Amino acid sequence: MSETISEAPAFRPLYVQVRDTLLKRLISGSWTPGMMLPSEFQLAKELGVSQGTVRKALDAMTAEHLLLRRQGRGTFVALPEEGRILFKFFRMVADGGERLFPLSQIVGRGRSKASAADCARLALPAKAEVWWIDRIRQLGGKPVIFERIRLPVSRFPQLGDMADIPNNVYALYSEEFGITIGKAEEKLKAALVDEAAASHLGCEAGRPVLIIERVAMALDDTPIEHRLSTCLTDECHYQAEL
Amino acid sequence: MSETISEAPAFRPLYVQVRDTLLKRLISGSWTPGMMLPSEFQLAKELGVSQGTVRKALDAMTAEHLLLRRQGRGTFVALPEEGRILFKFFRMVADGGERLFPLSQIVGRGRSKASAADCARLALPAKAEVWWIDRIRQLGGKPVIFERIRLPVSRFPQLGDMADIPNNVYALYSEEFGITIGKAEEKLKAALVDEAAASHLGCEAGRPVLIIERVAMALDDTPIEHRLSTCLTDECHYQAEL
DNA sequence: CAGTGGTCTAGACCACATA
DNA sequence: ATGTGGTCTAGACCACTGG
Repeated sequence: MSETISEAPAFRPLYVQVRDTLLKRLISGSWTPGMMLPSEFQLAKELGVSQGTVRKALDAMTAEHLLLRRQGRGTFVALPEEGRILFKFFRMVADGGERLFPLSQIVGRGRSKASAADCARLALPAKAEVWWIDRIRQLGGKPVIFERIRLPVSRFPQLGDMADIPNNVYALYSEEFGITIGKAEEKLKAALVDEAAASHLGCEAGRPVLIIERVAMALDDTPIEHRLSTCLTDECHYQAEL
Repeated sequence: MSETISEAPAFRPLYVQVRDTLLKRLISGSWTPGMMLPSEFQLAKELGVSQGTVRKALDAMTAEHLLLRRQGRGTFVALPEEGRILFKFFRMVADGGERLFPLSQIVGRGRSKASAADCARLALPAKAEVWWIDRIRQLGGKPVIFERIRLPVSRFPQLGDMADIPNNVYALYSEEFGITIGKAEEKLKAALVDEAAASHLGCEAGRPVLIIERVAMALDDTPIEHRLSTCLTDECHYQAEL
């Protein structure tokens, strides 16, 4: 009879190990966005595996939008601006179907003690501090989204010194703080607009709004950003494919 | 200078052709849900390609949840009941995090002339007819969703004869009408509950609700079902990963 | 042209399920 | 023990890009 020790699965395919190795280079920043990777053959030689195995790892990472491969050119670390990748993180669309990138206007910033809920969502110790950023976003020329972003001060130490916050904050996280957002989770509810949002969006009280709560994760799955968006959906909608 | 004729890409990799061949068998119904496919080697021999090429086609279809592969057992046509596949088509989740399959109660059925909007959404000719089904769905013991489904009569000729409609309509489409839903598109808005939904959900007027409009497509991308869901989101939410 | 990724093949061996 | 899918390799050739 074999031992009844509860063993870990413990079988990790080679290409998964290769993927992890390459992912570490992205996380550590030794490969930075836009950079071209060594060719499949070079990586295979360096890691002591076959080219097919490297390819399988690269293909998996490409499917996650971490890399970008172009036949004849090479394999590149994905940029946070890369058009369709930002689709991934912005699902509000004008009813007409136009794909617009919403402009933002910062209406408030600050630093405060994280609430218990924030600590839980961002996996922070008690008494941690967070930056908060309030902004309004426009879709069809009208302000339709009011959102409040919270970021752990520990991860973004110099954020308070920055004169202004760009429209594309994920590019900011990447370029200024070396943090790449890999995925996010969103929860949607309908509610009546609250006072703060109503005043910023210039709408009357009692309007129904779409509330989107997002937690965005870094490549190593650490929660990085919490974002609460309040959206007027008269002329736009949240679009999903399944 | 070369000609400026806009040429079709025209290069179709072998594994894409294999995928198309296999997909046709699913669409035509010669392979039915739950059925085990021939092994990779048998398919390779039959189609005159290598096993690796067949594998690539099967992997692609598995990624689309059309097939299910289990090591040591075989490759199977996905069943519409297959737990996680229905995740794909049901994103409303109780706030606690419990994954529940919502019970349904039919509150009305009928046949009527399709509106112009219905014809557009379902790609039907003018004056086409549709079945409509109204039902209420429960999540935490409480009715939280009122939905109206519209289906083209031309695709579901005998639907009127059926005594009742099961909870899982996608299984019904598959088993009784040979139509497999492959994907869907959803658009979400917030609104105030209308009279019909309020009376069915037993809530007061003026409540904010999440409106989900879905168009579901068959394997060949033909639109099959239009569904308008009205959801109370006090104790549940719509969940998305990106 | 050389260098890159993309496809395809053939074969070996491993992990898993079932009988 | 057998048959399935899963991994890994090695090598050939195709398609695309840029100098």
